Amino acid sequence: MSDLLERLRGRGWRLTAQRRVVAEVLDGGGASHVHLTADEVHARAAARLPEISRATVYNTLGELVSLGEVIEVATDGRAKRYDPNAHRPHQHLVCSRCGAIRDVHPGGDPLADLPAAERFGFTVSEVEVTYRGLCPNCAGA
Amino acid sequence: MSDLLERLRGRGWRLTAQRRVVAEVLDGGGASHVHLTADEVHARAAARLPEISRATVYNTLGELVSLGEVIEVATDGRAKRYDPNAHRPHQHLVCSRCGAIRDVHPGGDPLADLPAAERFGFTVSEVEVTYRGLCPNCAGA
DNA sequence: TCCTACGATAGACAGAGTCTAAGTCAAGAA
DNA sequence: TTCTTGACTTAGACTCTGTCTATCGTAGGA
Ligand SMILES: [Mn+2]
Ligand SMILES: [Mn+2]
Ligand SMILES: [Zn+2]
Ligand SMILES: [Zn+2]
Repeated sequence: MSDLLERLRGRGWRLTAQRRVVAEVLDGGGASHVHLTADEVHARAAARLPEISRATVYNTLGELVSLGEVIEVATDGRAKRYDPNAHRPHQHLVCSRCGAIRDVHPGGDPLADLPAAERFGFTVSEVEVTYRGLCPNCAGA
Repeated sequence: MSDLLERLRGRGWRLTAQRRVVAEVLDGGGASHVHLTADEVHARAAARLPEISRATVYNTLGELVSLGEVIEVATDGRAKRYDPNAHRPHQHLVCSRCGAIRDVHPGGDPLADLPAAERFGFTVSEVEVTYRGLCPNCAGA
């Protein structure tokens, strides 16, 4: 995602300090297993650019999602999380107790598990799989 | 439905008009592909029992979920849906445009697709699969 | 019938996200 | 370089979903 800003400029984005900071927060360090909420993104962005507003963070995140640069993940009934790891398809493993999230890469094609007879005429294009359980910390004796 | 009320009574539930109406709304007609939001449940319940409160609907739904009689489904970032089809395991197929939901029963065991090396020490106990696409109505034209 | 603990109610409150009106500024034009 | 303008940002009001609390009511047992 390091050339993210390049791609965005190529898409006609006006490059503002706010957008740059949001992109940097999401891409920070290249750690691909980051799943921040909008408010967490806002907090980190505000550390670099104190006057940035919540609305701008939401707007920018929404644009990044539309552009396919970021994936929206709703694991629980709480705040959505924003996932910069949009270029390698993956699923999520979530701790039922503490909410920790890990990227996982299951084998097989989950779409293939849904026979035509179970598709009811839908044009199925996407599958989202969430594995739930206890993380080592929460399960630990 | 009468089964449900029986089971609830057996569990020590005090049988009030409000709880009865909520249970009837969820179980209404035995159509198992009902996925109502809390507010939809409230609206239908209020048609039979006008003074029923939102809080009671939320409380009752929460109790039914705890008892395993109803499943909470969060397909989008919007309101949770309450699924009375709790006794036959299934997954969901959701229309990306209109939000229509269908129950589906994929083959294979989705848990088996997650190799041990991808479990990161988690005790994985549950998988939730959401298929997305366009329903016949939304795809046509 | 009476008692009372459990349940229902209204409405305040909270979290997450959207929207609007007004001000600001990135970037192309001259 | 300066000008211009429409895209962008902002504060804060607003919506939607859900939770909580204080008070009132009643199901069901004695
Ligand atoms: Mn991820
Ligand atoms: Mn269902
Ligand atoms: Zn945990
Ligand atoms: Zn549809």
